[in-house]
Amino acid sequence: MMVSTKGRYALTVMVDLAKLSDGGFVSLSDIAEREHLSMKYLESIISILNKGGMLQSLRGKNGGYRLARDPADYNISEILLLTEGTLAPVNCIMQDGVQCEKAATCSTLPLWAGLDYVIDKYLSTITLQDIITGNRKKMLGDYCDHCDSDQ
Amino acid sequence: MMVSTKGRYALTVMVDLAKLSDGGFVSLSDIAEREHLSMKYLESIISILNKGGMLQSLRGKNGGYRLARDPADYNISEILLLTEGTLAPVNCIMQDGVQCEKAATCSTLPLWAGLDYVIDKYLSTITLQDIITGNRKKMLGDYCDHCDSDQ
DNA sequence: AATAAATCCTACCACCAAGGTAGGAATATG
DNA sequence: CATATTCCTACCTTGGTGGTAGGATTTATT
Repeated sequence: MMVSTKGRYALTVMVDLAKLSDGGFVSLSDIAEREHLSMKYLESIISILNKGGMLQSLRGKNGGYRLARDPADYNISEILLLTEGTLAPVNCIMQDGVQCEKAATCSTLPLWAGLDYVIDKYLSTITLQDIITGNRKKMLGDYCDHCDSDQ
Repeated sequence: MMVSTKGRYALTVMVDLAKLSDGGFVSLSDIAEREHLSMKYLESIISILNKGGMLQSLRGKNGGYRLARDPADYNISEILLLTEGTLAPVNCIMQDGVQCEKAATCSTLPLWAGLDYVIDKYLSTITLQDIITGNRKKMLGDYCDHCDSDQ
């Protein structure tokens, strides 16, 4: 499993906020209730999103969270990258400039690098807006054999 | 991390055998030594490959393993699927016909399904032969800006 | 027949990330 | 002042990862 509940719930929170983005702040308890998720656990996840600049927050009564930007300006890759730390499918992919010592002669490395590239390319193309509008053709590509024709 | 050492080492073993495929049997200790991996650990991994029909084995002195088919007839997806169990990037992807109960109304599911499809499409296109010939253009795609022109 | 070299089989184990839970401090509203 | 909220720190359980250990079985060589 490449993406844990942390990343998945983070995306769920972002989508929830994007759907209700009328400019007001939404409380965490509202989100947790709507999505049927533990509020305490969401707390630790939304904290990452907030510190990462993905959200704006307001403390105190009637406080809550809202998106910092337009839904179309978030790509899925940055959301998952922030919460998961990495999206690399294997741990032999170079990270922070550090690569495997056998990299120069490893014959399987190009495969993993290619896989990593394919994943990141896909996730950085899809936006939050695509998700809330249900852009199936963009998300499912040629796997989508019964998409609406206008997407 | 989607692919653990189990799957990675399994691929390394398959590539090692493919490179030396002159029809003879190769002992596990030879492979372990060449690849600098624990022989005991490889034992448990190669056992999965063997039982899954990927290899042929010969017991006793001068015994060992060899590929059951031509390197071009193995795609990477089947090798990793056998050893990892699943390649799904999240655990909410339908497996063995069982899907999440919220699937019908989940707005993030198409994203995960699309990601799963993209990953499987990539891995099932690449063959063992591609790896041993170093087919960088096929593995790295448009990320490969300095591939040999004949590939 | 003995020995060595190999696969095969079962059991065990340490570590760490995942997936939370708990409790309280700080802050804002009415 | 009471209430609702974010914010912060600490803790905990469980299962998978990444192995290790020891022996039984099979085959080739001498």
